[in-house]
Amino acid sequence: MEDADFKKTIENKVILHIDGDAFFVSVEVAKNPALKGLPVVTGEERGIVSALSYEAKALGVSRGMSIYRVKKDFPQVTILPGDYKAYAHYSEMMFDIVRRYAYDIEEYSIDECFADMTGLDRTLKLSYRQIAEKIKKEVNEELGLSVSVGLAPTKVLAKVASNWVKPNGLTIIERSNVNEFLAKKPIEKIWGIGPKTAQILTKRGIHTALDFSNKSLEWVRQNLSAPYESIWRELHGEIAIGMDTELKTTYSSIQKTHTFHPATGDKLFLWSQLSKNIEDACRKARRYKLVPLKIVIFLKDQNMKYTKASVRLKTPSNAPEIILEEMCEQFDSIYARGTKYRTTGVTLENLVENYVQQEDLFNTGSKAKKLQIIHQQIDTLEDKLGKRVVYLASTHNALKQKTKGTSIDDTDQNLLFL
DNA sequence: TCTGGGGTCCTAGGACCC
DNA sequence: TCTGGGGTCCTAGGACCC
Repeated sequence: MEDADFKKTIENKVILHIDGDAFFVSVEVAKNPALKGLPVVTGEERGIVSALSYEAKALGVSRGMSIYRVKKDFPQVTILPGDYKAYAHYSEMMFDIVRRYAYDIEEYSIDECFADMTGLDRTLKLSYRQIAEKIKKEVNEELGLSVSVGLAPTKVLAKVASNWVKPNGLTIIERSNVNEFLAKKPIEKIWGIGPKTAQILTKRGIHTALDFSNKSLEWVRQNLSAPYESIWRELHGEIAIGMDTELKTTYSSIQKTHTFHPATGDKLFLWSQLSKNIEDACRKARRYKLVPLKIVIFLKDQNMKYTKASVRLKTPSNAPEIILEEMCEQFDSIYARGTKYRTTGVTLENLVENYVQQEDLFNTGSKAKKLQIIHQQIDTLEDKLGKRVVYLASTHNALKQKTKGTSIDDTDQNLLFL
């Protein structure tokens, strides 16, 4: 084995991973303790279950199930709309509790974070287990949330640990007993191994994480791509996936999509859905002061088949009017008469920081500038009112659909014709 | 659980250049 | 004009995550 040099690079780190149990629903229970112990789901506004309490799960409700079906088959379930502001707030409070103990924290998603705990046992004069217990207890008592915690030498192993006992678990994986855990862990449950790779590995006789870990590094390099080498190393206790402690203040892409039932071939309808996607994506781009250099639009048909088209902008812009104009032709090129589509979407790519266009005083530039000023004003107005007030005329159809059955006079007044 | 919405990263292959 | 070797940049698409 030429693994000697790799062993040398092993650092004795202790990584904590904390994972909220049924996070969205737990926050709802924290907000309204009367819901405790009841079957509860969120996702009413989307029409599908996004999160569910353990009680709802026990009844047979599952993620992604339609709200309609929940109402019909499980009338005892409480159905709530998502309250993302509250989730983000509780999330921050949870991370702040971890920050009382650790400096290096990666806010991985709204309900999960990693923390580098190395050396804190000495500083705090407590065992790692005691520190983890304290964090858990504080989240529990102060926020009313239950969390599962894992401690291990690497991020991948910490994920295995936090998942080992759920809900409300605390699991520690030490170098000496890593393999006992891996032997009982199906390979497809490892962070970073998705269905495709799991299938490939299973065909090669690899069923557990230990089977994978027992392969040589050579074998992994020859048969899989780079990210899997990192996973392999992490399973061996070597840090290969660093902590990303930067707080998220920017994006490298922004996507907005919408799926509707039933699928439709109505071109005008599809264009207005796309128009709304583009407006919403641009709004987000403006909020983060970003401008895309490239735009991708796509349609998904009944059979989940994607068709897409992209354009590189001559003048980078986050004004929907400009993008709409550019994408009009592209839409024509991907739309096939007779095909029924279920999803429209747009991705703003190659985002760069909004720079002031000083040199460009030609037509396109100055029009872009005017639009930018108009949008700034609308954005400010909407921030104040806390809702969407103005939409482009091309988006009108998409909105009309939503207000069907009620008066649409209201939306008619807020159209912006350009 | 046949599929909602929002992201990131990696790789193969073509275009272009010397 | 042809052949060969080598490098860079960009794009499309795949795979994965919550």
